[in-house]
Amino acid sequence: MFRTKKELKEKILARLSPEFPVSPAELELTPTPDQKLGDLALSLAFPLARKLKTSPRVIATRAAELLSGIEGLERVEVAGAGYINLYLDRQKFFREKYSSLRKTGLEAEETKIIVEHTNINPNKAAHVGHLRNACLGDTLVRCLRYKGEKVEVQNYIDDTGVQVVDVVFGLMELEKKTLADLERVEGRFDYYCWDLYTRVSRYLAENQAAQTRKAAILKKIEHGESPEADFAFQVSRRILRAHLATMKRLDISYDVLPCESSILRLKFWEKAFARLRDSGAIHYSTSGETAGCWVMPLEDEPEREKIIVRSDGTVTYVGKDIAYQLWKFGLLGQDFYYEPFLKDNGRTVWISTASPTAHQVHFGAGSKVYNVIDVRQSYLQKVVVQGLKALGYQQQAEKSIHFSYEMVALSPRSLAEIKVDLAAEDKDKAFLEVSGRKGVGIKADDLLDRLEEKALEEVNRRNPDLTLATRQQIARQIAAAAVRYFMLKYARTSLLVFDFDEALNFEGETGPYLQYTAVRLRSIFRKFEERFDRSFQEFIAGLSPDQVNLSALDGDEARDFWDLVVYACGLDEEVLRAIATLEFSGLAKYTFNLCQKFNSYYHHYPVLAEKDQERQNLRLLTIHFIHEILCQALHLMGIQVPEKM
RNA sequence: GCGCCCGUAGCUCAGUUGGAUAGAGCGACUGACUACGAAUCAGUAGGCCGCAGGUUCGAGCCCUGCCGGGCGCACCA
Repeated sequence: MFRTKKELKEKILARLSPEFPVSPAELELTPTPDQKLGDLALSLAFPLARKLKTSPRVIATRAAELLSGIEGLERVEVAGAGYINLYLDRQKFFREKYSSLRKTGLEAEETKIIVEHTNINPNKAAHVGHLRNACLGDTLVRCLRYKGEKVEVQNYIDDTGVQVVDVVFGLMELEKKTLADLERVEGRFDYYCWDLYTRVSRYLAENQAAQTRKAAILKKIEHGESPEADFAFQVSRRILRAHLATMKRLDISYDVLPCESSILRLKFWEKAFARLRDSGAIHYSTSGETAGCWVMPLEDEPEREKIIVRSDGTVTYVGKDIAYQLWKFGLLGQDFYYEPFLKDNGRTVWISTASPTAHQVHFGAGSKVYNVIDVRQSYLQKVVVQGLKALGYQQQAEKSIHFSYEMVALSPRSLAEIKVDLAAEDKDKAFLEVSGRKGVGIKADDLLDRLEEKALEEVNRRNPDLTLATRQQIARQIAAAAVRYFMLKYARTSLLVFDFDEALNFEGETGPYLQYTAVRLRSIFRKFEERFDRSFQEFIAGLSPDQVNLSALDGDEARDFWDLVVYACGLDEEVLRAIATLEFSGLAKYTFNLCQKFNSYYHHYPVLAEKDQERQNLRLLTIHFIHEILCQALHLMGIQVPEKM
């Protein structure tokens, strides 16, 4: 019996290759359009027909003969113009899959993978655009870990950048606040800064003279001078805590928070610069527009050169990013120092510092790096990769993956709800891209609050007997599931136009629908225990699939059972596809379809009311099987299953 | 100007790296709660897959051109 599709492929290849010129790459096992046509199909007769100048039908017939008798296959048939359809041995297949529940047939390929995501400027509240980033990033992390990879999650904190500078400018120059005043700001600090940041952006646009002061603040923050740097530190740390709290609502966490301030103080850039200069990756420009700058020629546009160091000697964003990417691969020959920032479920989240600490922890030095950043940064990400190549790190360049995704925009209806003043040029657009600077955006916590509120109403109505704390807990889980599924259901390359009505929906293709399916399943387990007065887990543990005879099922049930089981067994493949394509909408859709199939199944086939013992056992085994797989799929998407809902 | 992305049912979107009859959800219309939970299920209607060529046994998917929309191409980050 083969354990995985890969094993089956190998067996097929072994049978066919003596007679037919087939390569492993050409051999594709696809699902059939209908169960009547078998479980898996090979279409290799068509390309072979061209090569061998024979009819596909003749090739398929001979191939089917060669394939007969493979263990685990019941029969092989030729259909249509030349499809080879494989029928699995259902009893053996189910037995094999059931006994290997919770064991994936997948294996790690890297020594350590770094996934960087979230990366919100610590100067304002998180919004829906950031949620898309964090949900995609966290799901990637979960999929990689499911596959068996060792993953380190990094959340880069630009605590000395211009966005923080803007807020510091606002606090010092517009609000005239002291550091002590800052402590006394009431309410949500990230919300306060959200409004302030918008005001500052507008003010700076209208008062060019203020740029001088802003530039001075930037310099002081970069050099760690008081009190500006203290303001920046206060603001960024407080907002960072707010961001982490927001992400925790979605069950998203991090291993380490590398800070821009540490990179500056530890002079990561100076090291990277020396390397880039000495290797000739960048050179000093003496003529033209870039005179006085250190520049890097671009691979595909040799006539253009990207400025890495400005003529005033300061380094650009890309330059710093190259240094940071080198650190991620352990190529800088230097690490940060670290200290604990907070505890999350007993696990420490570390933050970088520039001064030595007593903690012996190390991060970075991955063999593969995923940077989750929206599509607008594609060009700059390409330049960063080119920097690695120019330094001779070909392999690392190939393993620097820009996980890009489209932006989040707001529908006109959503815009109307948040009551933001729109610029004249933005008024007539079909949608508007979220922008922290313009204050155009749905704050993540506002969205979650509204979802929780709505979920709580529903829970109150359905489960009034539960304690308030329990009902609130359930509402939180439902709200998180709604957001997470919403962020995954759309392809990453398509622009997500946020609409409240869709995001607040709990019916149909939504996170709560998935949870509901799992909750009802567990409800059957619970009812089983009440009705038969025995532990479901013990009962299941004592039930072996070997004892169960699938022929106890009649035609319709056999068909529906099989359809469900085969589909459920596609999870591993779905996860691999998600990782390979960095696309999770398929995983989301797969899980949703699994739920639909399952809801339909148990609607048709009552479990506890079934009188025939053998059939009941088989149904119990089936729903237990599906439940296990469903829970794994939900876990991959970061969706929790409430007790009741 | 150059580069990247999107265009599929009234709306929002899937479509498994070229496979058999293009699928979901929402909305609309019919039915099903004295039932292992109706946040559910069963069903009906709804399609020049932006347009035009090409590649081949086969194209929503690949190539070319065009149309429409978005985003990049800073001594900003």
